[in-house]
Amino acid sequence: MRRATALIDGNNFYASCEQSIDPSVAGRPLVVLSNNDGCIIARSAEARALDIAMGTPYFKVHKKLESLNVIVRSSNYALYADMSKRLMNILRTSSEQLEVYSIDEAFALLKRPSNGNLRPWAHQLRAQVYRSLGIPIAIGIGETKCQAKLANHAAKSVASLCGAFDLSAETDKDSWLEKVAIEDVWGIGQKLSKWCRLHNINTARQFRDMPSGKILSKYGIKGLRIQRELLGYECIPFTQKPLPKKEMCVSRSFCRPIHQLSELRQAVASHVIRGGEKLRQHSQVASTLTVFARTRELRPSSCKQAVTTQINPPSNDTSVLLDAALLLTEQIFDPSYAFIKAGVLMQNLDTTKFMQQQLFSVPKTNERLLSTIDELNSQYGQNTITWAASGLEKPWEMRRNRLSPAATSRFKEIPIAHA
DNA sequence: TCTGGGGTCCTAGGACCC
DNA sequence: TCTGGGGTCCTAGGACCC
Repeated sequence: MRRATALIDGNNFYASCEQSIDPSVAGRPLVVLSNNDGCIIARSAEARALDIAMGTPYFKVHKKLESLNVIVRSSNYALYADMSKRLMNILRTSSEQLEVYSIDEAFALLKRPSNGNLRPWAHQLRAQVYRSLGIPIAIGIGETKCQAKLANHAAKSVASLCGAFDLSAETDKDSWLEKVAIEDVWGIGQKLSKWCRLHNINTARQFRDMPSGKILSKYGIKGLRIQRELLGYECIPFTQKPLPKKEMCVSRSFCRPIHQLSELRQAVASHVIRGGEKLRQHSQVASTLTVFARTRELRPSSCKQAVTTQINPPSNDTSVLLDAALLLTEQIFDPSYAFIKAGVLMQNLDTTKFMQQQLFSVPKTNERLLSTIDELNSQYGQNTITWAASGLEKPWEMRRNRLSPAATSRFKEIPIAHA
């Protein structure tokens, strides 16, 4: 039995989520902004048609959007994460194995039916997801992940394919690869695609057929893998269970520059609290903690932009992490500068299962307290219960002026339908 | 007069992804 | 006035070891 790899993703995922929970904006041009309402990170199909570019700073196009009657939303990660969970659950039941690759996409391992035709499966799955979540998806099928990515690209950009495309079933693969610009090949970014263009390599097919030695010397093993994958040899393995993380980071820009230590402490504390939560979710502990902060003005190199400390024994206990982080915050603060962003970085992560036990010290971690806090927050929404160090008002917190309700994950915010 | 070869580990920085 | 946030992998170079 031949196997196939599919790449399935949500079309304009964030924008589609917003349209799915609010019928009044369905079918209308809509954009979603990044954190702090900074720039455009998702556009509905209708907004794309209006030629609104991805990544544009909001303040630059805000007038234009208004005049074009475009709906604008702040990013609502509580909503997107919940929709993602639902999407992945459906995909899991429709594939042999599933690798969740990002919030809106997953690779699926499939058995090819005896007649080789996976199209009915793909169209049935698209219909099912749309019926359940109101979100359109695209499905690309190939022999390797790279091929599945390319097929997915075609499924989205060629209207007659209706959102699903099986590259392996094509007799003339070359003509499809020829249509894919080098910039659109998975793993080839700005730098490499520029180099390729300079060497007259303009399409996926040309990249696949170029001398591998040239790729190896320019881009190393990573480039070679892409080429082999395009040829149909699996080089990027399918991994069902994500490897444990090596580091985690929580950082945010402020809605306005900060001048006071008390505010910087609150911000760092908020990030540490979220960081601890993430560590516990993944059953990991950190042994290195870094606090970093960016100032509006450039600081001389003698000023520290980041300070690091060791957590010994490694921990995911918020109280332990907070103690360490707040000390570091004092070291990084300087009243003569305005701070515009702060964050915490947790590194040298370890799985709690393999944690070294301390011989002489009694562990301070109060696991029951922490898991109760986590449970309450997961059930009633983030920060239902938290540490006072993060502050109550948080006047520095990022802008989210156009936030939609947490319609699928908070009882209070469930949409109400009027008859 | 002359100064090896091979290895590991760590870190910083680059490139890429979503 | 105003331009996001969170990751991974790879490579090169330095420090160190025998």
